Amino acid sequence: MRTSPAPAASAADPAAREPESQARALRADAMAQVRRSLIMDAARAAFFELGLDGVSMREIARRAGYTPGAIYSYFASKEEIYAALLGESLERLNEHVAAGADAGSPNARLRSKAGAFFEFYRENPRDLDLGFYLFKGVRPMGLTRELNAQLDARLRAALQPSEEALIAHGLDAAAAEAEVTALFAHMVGLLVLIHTGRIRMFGQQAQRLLERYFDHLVDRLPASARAD
Amino acid sequence: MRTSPAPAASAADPAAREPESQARALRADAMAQVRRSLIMDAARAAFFELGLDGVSMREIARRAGYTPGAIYSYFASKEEIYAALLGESLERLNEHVAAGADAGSPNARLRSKAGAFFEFYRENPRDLDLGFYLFKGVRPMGLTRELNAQLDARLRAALQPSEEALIAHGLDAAAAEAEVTALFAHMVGLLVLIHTGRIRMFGQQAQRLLERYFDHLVDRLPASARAD
Amino acid sequence: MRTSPAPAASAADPAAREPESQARALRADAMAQVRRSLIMDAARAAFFELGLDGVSMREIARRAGYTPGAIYSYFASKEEIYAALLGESLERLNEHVAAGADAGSPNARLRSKAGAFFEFYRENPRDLDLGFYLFKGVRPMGLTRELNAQLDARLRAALQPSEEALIAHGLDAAAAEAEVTALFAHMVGLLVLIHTGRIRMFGQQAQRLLERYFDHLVDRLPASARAD
Amino acid sequence: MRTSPAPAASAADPAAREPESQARALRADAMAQVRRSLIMDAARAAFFELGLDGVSMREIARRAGYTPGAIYSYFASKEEIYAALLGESLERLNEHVAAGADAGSPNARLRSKAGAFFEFYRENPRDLDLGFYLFKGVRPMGLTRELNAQLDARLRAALQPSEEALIAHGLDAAAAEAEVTALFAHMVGLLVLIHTGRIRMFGQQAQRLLERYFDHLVDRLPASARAD
DNA sequence: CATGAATGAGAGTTCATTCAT
DNA sequence: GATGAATGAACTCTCATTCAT
Repeated sequence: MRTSPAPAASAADPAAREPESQARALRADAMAQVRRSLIMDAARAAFFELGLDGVSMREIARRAGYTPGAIYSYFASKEEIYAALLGESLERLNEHVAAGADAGSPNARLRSKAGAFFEFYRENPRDLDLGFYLFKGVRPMGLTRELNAQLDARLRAALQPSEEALIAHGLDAAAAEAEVTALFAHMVGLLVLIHTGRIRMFGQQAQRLLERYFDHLVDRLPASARAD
Repeated sequence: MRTSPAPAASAADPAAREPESQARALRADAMAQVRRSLIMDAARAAFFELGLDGVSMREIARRAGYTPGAIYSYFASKEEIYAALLGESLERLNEHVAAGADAGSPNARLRSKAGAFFEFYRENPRDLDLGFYLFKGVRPMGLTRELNAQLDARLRAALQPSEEALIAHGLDAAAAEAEVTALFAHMVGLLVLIHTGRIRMFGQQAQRLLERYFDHLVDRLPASARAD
Repeated sequence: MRTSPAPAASAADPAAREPESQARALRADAMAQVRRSLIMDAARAAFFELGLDGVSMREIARRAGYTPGAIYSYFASKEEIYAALLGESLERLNEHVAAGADAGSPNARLRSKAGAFFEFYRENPRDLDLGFYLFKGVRPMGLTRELNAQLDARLRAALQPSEEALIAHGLDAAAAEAEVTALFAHMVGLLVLIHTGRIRMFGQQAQRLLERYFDHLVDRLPASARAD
Repeated sequence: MRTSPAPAASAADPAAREPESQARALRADAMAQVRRSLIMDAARAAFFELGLDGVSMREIARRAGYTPGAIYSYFASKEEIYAALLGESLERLNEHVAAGADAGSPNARLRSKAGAFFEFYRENPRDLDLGFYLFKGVRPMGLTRELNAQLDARLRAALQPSEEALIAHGLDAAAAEAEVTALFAHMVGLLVLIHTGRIRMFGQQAQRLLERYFDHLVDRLPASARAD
């Protein structure tokens, strides 16, 4: 996650240094990490309260107990803060998915794991905004390539359990990949409808629609595994 | 145009005004409409190039060959321009859907109509942005209630042919409503994945995924109508 | 009152013209006067509702059923409209004073005439604003000298009855002049305190203070006339 | 100054901070105060030259040698600048009143203290404008309630010596309150006449009128104290 | 590391006024 | 005389960012 001005290991010679100054550097690094976290806490709170557009560096700094300039010791730009927030959001997503019931039939596991994914974003619209914001435009240069790959990986990881459940259901790798992508798309679509208030337009409930999707999905899975 | 609320009726003559001045008024109105369109063209171009956040009234005015203040003779606010753009975008969407093959089996019609919907937004990502922007955020007051309802209606209209195809397929009204909502959600999800570049992540192609969705959908429709 | 572009008698040769065109010109002039009045009605209404700062030419034009540009056929500037409004306000003031009880002792007349003056501005704070606005700053060139003298005269006229009552009381011209000036100042001061809400600050009521002022004033008038 | 709400206490050390950083903070605060003053100087100068309506943030910034945005580090809004100017104006008023002769009979004291009040505003018309502007209009929310009360108090304070002189003259509290209000009103009225150029209209001099007012006032005070 | 100060660009919007038609 | 269109300058205020200290 840690991106630019944040000192990971001060760049050079990792080991060979006087142990004394090494210890000092480590402690400094640790403290920097802590402070970085505090800023992110402030940013997250501000963002959850005010939305992406409502947040300003001033506001983040204020909440973190810093002056605006100080933030730039930890993050190179506002976008970088957002990127960090997204990374952390994906972490929470993965934790939520991991907390979903593991045992049971592949069918049950699919529902619990994908359901957890869905639930996370249903309950935390701001996290969805964050994802959209950064995964898409990001004006000037966008995220660095590596960071982008990292975020991709975390997102994929959150869908991994669902994919595995599909494989356990008897699908081969390629079919499971296609199916999980479709599932992902379906959930994203439902989430967007929820958060833009457009689901009401159809007089439907997102949760029921998702259940129906699961039902149909399972219906077309190999018969052998369907007996759950 | 939007300045004096009524022509003040000059002096008296209640009904039969001189046809001359009537014609002049009509021509003036028409020209105002044209200018409004030119501003919208400028706004659309600016928006397609710079994205919603990148557009400023100044930029729109510049492109339209106006001073900033002049724009306000045609649109009361930036949001109103966006609303007009969205309205017009939905019109194009409806036209595109209408242009989709009408004849054939309900199955074929479903694919052509829903396919046209999908295609429109696949080919015009900015229109999708526009829809999201206005359908969601629209700060405190945003659009008037009527306008909002109008936009809703235009969106629904674009899905109407798909819904009718489902009914022709043998679904009752309620089932068709649920099914079209699910379809809409699925398409929205796929579109978001496309435009955020996340579909690649799964090594899938949106078009194929949509086809699959159609296949599965048709599989679960009443048998009687499936013989297409 | 009539100031700049308003055509009083079209500038030149008043009499010697073909009687036909003369009649036409007179009618045109009369209509212009009427329209001028309609605009002033609109301006007054707008100004009473929105205050001096809240009024715009657009608003006046809108209420008058005109486009902004049309106003400039009748008034050379916004300030000129204000000047006209003030002139007319002073006219209403004089009427109100004239309507005050005429008969009775000099003492009673003083109270009724000066009281009417006070009442007018107490009940119509906007007229007071108008007076202050124009009698003072008036940015660029201010009113023309003649107009200013005219307004002065109308204001003096509204105080004339009070001055006459003082003379009837036995004061000589110079003393009456001084006394009426003091009275005027006192009333203006009270009015300002009322309208800025500062009279409350002292827990006093303006009306009672004015009565007191009258009482003390009469106390120091020549004994011979005091027996009222 | 107005940026971070609290120094965030760096890390721990609850009470005894390093005196060094404390000193630095103090100096910074002092310098901020100085800069605030410089901005107020610029604002006052601009306002005295151009009048309240003629002043813009840009103009103030320009005169203070700042960019417009910088001003907002010191004042949250234009109104806040005005409020500060008024506060400071009232301070000068009080100083001027305080500088008026203190000793002597109640009569002499009344004349010197109220005279100082009058003189201040006679010599500084813009301060009168300032008072009118803020004490009245102050659009929707305007000043906070406390600030308003504060300004009220400062104004009252400037009249306090006059009120005390009246009490020393033998008036009871209620009578003194009424009398000082009337005096205040009278002075305000005279000041308005002076500054709108309307005193000339009557061929009178404000100073003489005020003297006369004092004479009459003293005439009606309790006899016991009149022997001065 | 953090501050405090400031920049500079820009945001949306308003308005009196002008002028060809 | 009136319109409709447009100008141009101004407005207050916000923000991410920079940088000397």
